[in-house]
Formats: sequence, structure tokens, C-alpha cells
Amino acid sequence: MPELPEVEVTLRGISPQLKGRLITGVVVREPRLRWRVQDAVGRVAGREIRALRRRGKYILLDCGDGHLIFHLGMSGSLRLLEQATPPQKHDHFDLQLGELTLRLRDPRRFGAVIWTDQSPDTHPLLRHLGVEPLTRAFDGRRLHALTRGLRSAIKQTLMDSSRVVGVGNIYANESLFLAGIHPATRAGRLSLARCISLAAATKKVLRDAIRAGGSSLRDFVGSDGRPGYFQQRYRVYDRAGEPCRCCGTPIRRQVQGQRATFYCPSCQR
DNA sequence: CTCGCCACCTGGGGGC
DNA sequence: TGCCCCCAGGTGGCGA
Repeated sequence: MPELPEVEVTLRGISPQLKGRLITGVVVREPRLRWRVQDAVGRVAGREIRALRRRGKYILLDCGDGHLIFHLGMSGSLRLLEQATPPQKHDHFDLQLGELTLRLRDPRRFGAVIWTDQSPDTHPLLRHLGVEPLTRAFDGRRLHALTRGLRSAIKQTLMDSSRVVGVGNIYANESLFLAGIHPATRAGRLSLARCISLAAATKKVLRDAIRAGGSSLRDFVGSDGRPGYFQQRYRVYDRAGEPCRCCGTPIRRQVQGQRATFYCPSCQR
């Protein structure tokens, strides 16, 4: 699923082409996404896309008197088509911009398309989002403060979007490996030094993934529709039983909060 | 507030 | 070949 890097890569892919464009039409083929696509979404034609930005894993299109908000869920992708192409299975939504089409494909329908005339940051879905990991506001000190008093595992805390946004299962595993921290460590017990290390590792993992052009989910597709993603070389994710790239110890898999966790029992303490 | 867990949905892979 | 089960992913929402 798209984690922050995939969403960021998508945003960068579509922004230059969409900015300043007039929305000329909307096609909702399947309104049953995570939330039923409201009728208001169908009436956004005639507006100009003034700006695009990302908040957590949400993509926000500023349309002047409101915002169109996209979330890619676990299997969504947005692609920009230069010419009309017949929709395929799971192509649930199109935004038409003259000859351009922005198309949402989402086999599992966990994604969302939302219209809001509020300030998007106060929208119920975005209001409680935590700090952006790639900003200066997110550092070891902040992470340390955020985790005080918490008894839950640091991996789950890192994935908790009300504290830090954008870090999903893959990059949580990778960040903890880079920082040398065992994923089950209680968040509240991490020293400041370890929080500094983890914040830096998280930034590095996310930045590297963005640089690599997104990630890795098999069905993730960039905004130009290029399926061949530079598959990233994971250090621990999905490598159960394989040797740690650092020390050779077999990578271990364990379930935390109904989610697979991968770690090196020797490098991560 | 925190925590643990369920639900939502579909395609792909493995086992038989 | 077909069938069945399990799994992946993000996150809102529930009850304790």
C-alpha cells in the first residue's frame, strides 16, 4: 500500500500537469469506496485546481471554494492519461481536465474521494493527524515527547497516524532496523538518544524511498502508469528466514497488532 | 486518554 | 484444474 513515499511520488507526478487546470468533468463509476463518494464530488466541474499538496497519506486539491481529497487506501493508484482510454476493472473514478484524465484505480476500494468546503486541515479525517515525518518539526526530541507514558510497542506507535503520519508497515519495519531498535520495545521506554536515532532513520528510509520512485507494493503504479517500479531492496520487510544484510542472522517474523513485523534479533535490541 | 481488536475488500499464492 | 483458505495493506471505530 501506498505509504507516504508512494503518495508523495504520486503527488509530484501529477502536480505540474494539474496545477492551474480547469476541471471539465467527473466520472464516478463505482461510488462504494471506503466511504460512498458523495454527490457533491460529481459537481466539482468548472473549478480550477489552484494548488496540490499532501497531508499524511491524503492528497489535497485546492479548488478555491473547497478541496477534493484523495486517499489511496491500500491498493489505490492515481494516473494521468494523455488521452481517453477505456476504463478497466477497478477504475472507479475519473477527473477530467480537458484532454487530460486523472484516473483512480483501487481494486480493494479502501481508498477515498471526498469533497469538503471546510479548511481541509479541520476536516474530521485530517484533524487528528500527527506530525509530518519529513519536516523539521519531527526530530528525536519530538518523538521522545510523543512517546512518553506509552506502553504500546514502538512499531505500532510509529504507525499511529495520530502521532506521526505516513509511516506504514513496510517503512516502520525498515526504520526500526536502521535505528537498531527491537520493534516490540515499549515506546515510553525509549531513551532520548534512541528517539534521535529513530527519527533520523525514519526520515532516511522515507527519503530514500521517495528518491527510488515510490515503493514496492506489487500493485502500486506511478502517476504515469509505469508499472515497473524500481523495486527497493528491503533490509528486513518480507525477508523472514533470510540472512540479515548486516550480520547474517536469519530475519525473524512476528505478529504485532495483527500485522507482520520483521526484524533482526541480533541487530535490533 | 490508551490499548487491543475488528471490519472493510479483492486478488494472488499455496496447499490439497 | 479447481477449490478453499490465508494473507497483504490503512485506518476508523468499537469496547474495555
